[in-house]
Amino acid sequence: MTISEENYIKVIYHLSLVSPRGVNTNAIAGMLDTKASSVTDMLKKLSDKDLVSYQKYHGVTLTDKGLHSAKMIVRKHRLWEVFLVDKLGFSWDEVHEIAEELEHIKSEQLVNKLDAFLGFPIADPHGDPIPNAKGVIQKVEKQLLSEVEINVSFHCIGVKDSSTDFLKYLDKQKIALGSVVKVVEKENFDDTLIVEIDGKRLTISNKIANNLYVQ
Amino acid sequence: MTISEENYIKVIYHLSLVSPRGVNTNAIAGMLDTKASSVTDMLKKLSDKDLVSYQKYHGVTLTDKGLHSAKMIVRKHRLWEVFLVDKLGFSWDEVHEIAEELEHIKSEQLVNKLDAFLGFPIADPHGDPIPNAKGVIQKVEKQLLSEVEINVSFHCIGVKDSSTDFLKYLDKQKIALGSVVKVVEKENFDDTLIVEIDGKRLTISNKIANNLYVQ
DNA sequence: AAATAAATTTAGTTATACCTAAAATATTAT
DNA sequence: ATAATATTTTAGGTATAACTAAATTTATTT
Repeated sequence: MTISEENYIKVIYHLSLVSPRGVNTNAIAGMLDTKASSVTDMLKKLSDKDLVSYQKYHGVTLTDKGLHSAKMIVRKHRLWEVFLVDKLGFSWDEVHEIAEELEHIKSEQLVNKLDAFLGFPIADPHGDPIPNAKGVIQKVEKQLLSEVEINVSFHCIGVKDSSTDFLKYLDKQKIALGSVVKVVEKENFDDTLIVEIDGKRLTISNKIANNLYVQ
Repeated sequence: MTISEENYIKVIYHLSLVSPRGVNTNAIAGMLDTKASSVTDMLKKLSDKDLVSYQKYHGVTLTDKGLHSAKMIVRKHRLWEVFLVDKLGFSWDEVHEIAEELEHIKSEQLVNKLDAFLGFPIADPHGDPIPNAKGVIQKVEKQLLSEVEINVSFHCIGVKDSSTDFLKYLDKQKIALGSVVKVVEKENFDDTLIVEIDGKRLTISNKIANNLYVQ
């Protein structure tokens, strides 16, 4: 697989999680910042390689082979993110772009040795699960902070939207994976929350609470 | 720079060390397993980008800009090799191919953080020097085992030819970087050596001794 | 059910990095 | 010095992965 093919497979995988009945050409084009016609070209190629099943005008789904490839790419991406944060000291808003390159390094031996070196982590720095060598993904029990009961303590385990702005906001507020969070008060008018994070009181908007996963 | 351009720059750099007056088109083609005509195409492109100075029919040399780029690629290659051996437990004959891919990962921050994580090594697992962030290469004092005085102890610090066969031979004989070597006897007829390596006696051919650097 | 709009595909073009075959230049041998 | 040989470049062509513009198919209105 070329890097380009891998990027398509990865995007189709992520979009499949939202629309499992078939992924649109335009949706793929949007994610890859390319044109619909380019996507059509590539879908034919991926179909010829039996990585996707493609019906003209009706979108694509991954084949078993394609699904496995996708999981291996996601596995690599997330393991490298763990490496960058845990071993090299990057912050979690800096690692995505670099992992986008590292995920295309081919050696299977490398991935598995990296996995062992990192202690077989089950989630990346954003809290997203890491498929194991066979492609099995451990489900992580999680709730959005906006939905949890009041006055109960939770651990921060991930983010929903991992945009740079949001991650930088979390950094600024010293909210990290593992932080202990408790909702102290909920404002019914605009759903603003008053929370205690690692002991400190903080007022956060509903939009923020709706992007933070806790356990 | 594309990956292909980087590979050309790297090869021109290595060939420059042997023929500093100008590198031949055919020599480059040989190293990259491509055709002379393809090399000519690329030399024009690299010349347009001011990475090489190229005169038709008379080969190329790197410009200052090209030389710096080359050193940064070599730096990345060798740092990743150290990572693969020291941190992930690869043996020194397995790492070259993987480092060929890793050397093209772009982030400068990544390289420098990796360098720090590895403790600013000055040589890779084959004993080749690692350029620092500014491109400065520390000269390593070294002699070939075939040329050293008899009954004096040395440390094995590198190899000249790093072909897989040779590295595997060294592995088999338990010769590694850091091994203590002493030439006990020299056969004048065929230059076969009887050596002591980490205390054990071993007979090695002149060809082997001619590929091992000691200090 | 036809008309309009949106999404998708086809057809034809471009740039990269490679190729072969032929032409041009440089080197070596006589 | 010229002929023979080796090296390098030019010219023209291929596959990949993108593009634009036009045509086709599907979905939505009226």
